[in-house]
Amino acid sequence: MSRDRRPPAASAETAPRKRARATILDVAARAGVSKSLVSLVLTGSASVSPESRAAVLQAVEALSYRPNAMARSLARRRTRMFGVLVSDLRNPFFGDIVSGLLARSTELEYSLFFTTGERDPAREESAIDAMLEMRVDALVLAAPRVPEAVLERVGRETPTVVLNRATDSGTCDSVTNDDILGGRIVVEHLADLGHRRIAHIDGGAGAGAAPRRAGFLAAMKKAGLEKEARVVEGSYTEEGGYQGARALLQRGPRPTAIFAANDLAAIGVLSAVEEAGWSVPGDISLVGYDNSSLASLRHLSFTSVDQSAPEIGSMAIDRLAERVAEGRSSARHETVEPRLVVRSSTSKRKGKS
Amino acid sequence: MSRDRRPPAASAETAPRKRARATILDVAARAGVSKSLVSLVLTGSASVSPESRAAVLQAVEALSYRPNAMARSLARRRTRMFGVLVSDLRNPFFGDIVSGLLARSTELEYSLFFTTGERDPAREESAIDAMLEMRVDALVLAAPRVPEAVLERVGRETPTVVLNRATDSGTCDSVTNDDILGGRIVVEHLADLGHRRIAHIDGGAGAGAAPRRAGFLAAMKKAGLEKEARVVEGSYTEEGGYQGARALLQRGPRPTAIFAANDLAAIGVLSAVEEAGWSVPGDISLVGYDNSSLASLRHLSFTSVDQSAPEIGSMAIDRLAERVAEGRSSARHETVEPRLVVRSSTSKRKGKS
DNA sequence: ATGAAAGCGCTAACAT
DNA sequence: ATGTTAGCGCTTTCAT
Repeated sequence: MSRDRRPPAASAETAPRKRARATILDVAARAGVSKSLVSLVLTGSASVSPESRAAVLQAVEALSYRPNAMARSLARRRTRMFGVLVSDLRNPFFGDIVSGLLARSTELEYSLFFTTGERDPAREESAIDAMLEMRVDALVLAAPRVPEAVLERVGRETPTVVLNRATDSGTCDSVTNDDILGGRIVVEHLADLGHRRIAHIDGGAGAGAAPRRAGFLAAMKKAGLEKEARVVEGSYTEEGGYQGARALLQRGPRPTAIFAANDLAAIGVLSAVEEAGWSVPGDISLVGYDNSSLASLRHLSFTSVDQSAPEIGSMAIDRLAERVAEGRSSARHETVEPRLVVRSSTSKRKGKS
Repeated sequence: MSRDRRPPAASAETAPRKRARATILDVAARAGVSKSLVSLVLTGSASVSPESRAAVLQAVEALSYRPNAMARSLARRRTRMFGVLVSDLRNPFFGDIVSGLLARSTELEYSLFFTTGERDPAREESAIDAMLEMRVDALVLAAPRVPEAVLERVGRETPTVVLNRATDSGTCDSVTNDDILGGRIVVEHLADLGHRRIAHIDGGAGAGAAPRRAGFLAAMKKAGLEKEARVVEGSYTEEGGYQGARALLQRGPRPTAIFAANDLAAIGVLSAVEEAGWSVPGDISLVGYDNSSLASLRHLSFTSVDQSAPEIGSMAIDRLAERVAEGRSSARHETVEPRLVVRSSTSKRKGKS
């Protein structure tokens, strides 16, 4: 396939197992200079003669030298790495956050390493510890499940920004979607369409569920629909939405619109509604949250609140870069404005108008 | 919220910016022993007196000492870390692979660090380089998009296993789903249900698309359905499935069953089929691939081929652990058996039977 | 412009 | 059981 130039026998003789890697000393020797000079070339110092530079680069190439990041970081006492803990790799929403993180960190020339505790607090904590031992310059915790006390401790050790989890931490920064506003714009949209009996299937104890619910209720009140509002408990899962909707449709007056905790839950709602013999949006309008890739699938295509995940990611990197550079020590808690993406699951209320 | 015990003024005085971290020397001093003794305690050596051990642990606690992984790895010349490149963080399928990787690596006491190039070959390559500079002990590349030559080079530098990408690399191991078999079991299932005009919307140039298609065709031939087989080009996206199905339904005899390249494509097929006025599985049976969380959504619920992703992940770790421990140098290419998960998108062929 | 030398924080013989 | 002594591979003054 590829023309391989390894001498057939020699290779097995010369480098049977672990051919030792070239170090900066090997490069220096081959280029006939000192190792400091090599270091200068590699870090792009100006005061190096073109000849020396060429010789060094030549040697680097010949030995396929690869700098040892650990040694470098040890000497520099900076890794130029940020560690990122992602609570749930399976949720497409985090993919969007990661995009924002990567885009901004690339611009700032930081590299990112990801870990996950797979939604388990204990494993999340050890993942965080591992990153701290690696001496990452700063930490991003995306919707972490660890206790507040852990956040507090971690924030004291290294610059840390928490994403999509409400925290009044004195040591960590935070960037979250404005869930209260999110709940509000959903109500406004539905009210504009003439809906009055609007129900919310909430996210239970999930991150952001409480403010989302509060925003919903406040907006209903403001619209004079206080008495029409109904909230049932759910969760950020398909099952949660499904069960919530069933509960909703079984007793009490049927709502003409449902606001689900997130997109996954919205899909569950969809099933329950259709199972009950109603149609979306004909009988019931439906709104999700996250505007994940699910919401835009042709076959589903429902209205959803976009959290501006990439923006959350890039803001997070900015906060950390600030802390690293300026050493700011007071915590900053920021919020990003969500916006509604209207699709085909919401329509004007039918019936007596 | 949390009762904060920081002395109001002192903190700003004593530790304004970067309070230097305690090192092993600080611990040694405080415990009144040598640093080697501290090292012995920390690595859990047997030959340490209980008193010394207690004193050291005490000092560690008091100074909230955290070992420096870079220094340790530098000295040990081993990081006990594997690097993982995930091509696409948004595809739920990779979440399943990651679970397998984590479970097995935890057992073997390796830690994992993840990176992604977000489907961009150039960025993937630099992500790989970054991990190599970190001197990870080995590398997992999940469905990488980089050229073969890069795999070959990387495999020469460090133990590497490639996942879900066919490669005859002489330097990297690989673990892939048996796509040929996957294509076959789909045909067998559909043929059992009485289907004859079966179409496949393939994954274009995507990983595994070619063998999947080959398996499909071979099985059709074996079932004597060679002339009934139809293959149209698609891709591993909703759009690919949608366009493929439209093409399929516009010209030629309508198939009674469609095998989509993957789950996302299957969802696209679903839309196209319904748009054309047909129903699934009433008129057309549908099968996807990956058995991702999408396939099991109540509202979709379609038959799909399960790749056993967690098993792929755990096998990958085993291959690497072997290489690291035994220094095996010949490449091993393995395959995992997929299995069909039947849901409600496939049923007996209707009509003249 | 280049080199010598002193670390960075830790481990690992080798002594004792 | 514990301490001494070299490094690991690199950066960074400080000389020259």
